[in-house]
Amino acid sequence: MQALTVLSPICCGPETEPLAPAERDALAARFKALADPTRVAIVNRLAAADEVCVCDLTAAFDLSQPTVSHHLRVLREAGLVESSRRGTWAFYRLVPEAVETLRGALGG
Amino acid sequence: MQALTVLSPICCGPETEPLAPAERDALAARFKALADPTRVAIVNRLAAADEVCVCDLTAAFDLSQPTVSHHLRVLREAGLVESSRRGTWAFYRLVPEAVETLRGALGG
DNA sequence: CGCTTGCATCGATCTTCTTCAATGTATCAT
DNA sequence: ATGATACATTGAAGAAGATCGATGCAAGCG
Repeated sequence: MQALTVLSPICCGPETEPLAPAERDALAARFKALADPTRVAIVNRLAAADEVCVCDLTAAFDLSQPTVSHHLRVLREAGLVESSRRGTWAFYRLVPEAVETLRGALGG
Repeated sequence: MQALTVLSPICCGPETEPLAPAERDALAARFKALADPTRVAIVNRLAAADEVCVCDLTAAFDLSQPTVSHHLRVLREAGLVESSRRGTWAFYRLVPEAVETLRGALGG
């Protein structure tokens, strides 16, 4: 999977191929993962700290622990974050390539 | 409205301010506008042609005309596209600054 | 003037999303 | 073992979204 550009290159005349359905769906799925204020905030915090304990997130967001856990799952399944457990705690971090894919789609 | 970065700058130590609620919501709202395959495809076509008649979109997407119109409204209200009527036809085009805002939020 | 065409809006239906309380599952401490 | 802590999962309720048919409203055409 590559060439997931929403914005087509400037160079290539009027007949650029429209986005293939699979790419279109993949892009929309990732944007959907960012289509919630809480998840945007989570990603923002991960970007600032590059590894964050779930306990810090549940403390930060005035939402129930299951709700935060749900948002983390959405981000995880979209490939935007990954997690690992160390002892009792779970730590989440960004997947920079995934974010870069989205960024690339917005600017070719 | 500026500094809508999800990804914080690399330079600034551990205590970067978390995203303000208003910015968080504004970003999520724009991502939400891209959180649908049809709308991704519409934006892609607008990027390739820089002005597209609604009639071409309804023809392209195997969806009812009201549905396409709905998606265009969502994109319009998110500020990602703008429209103008010439005669009977309505033409839509991208708002590049809005797209660039999102791109900026993903990469500082 | 009707009649058609292009697009928007309305109303309804069906699906998906957000959220929480309750529960489950580890891990650690006592 | 008992109890507490840190997360995840389940199940349910309400909100929001996607889609369509029907309708409205212009602009152009006969």
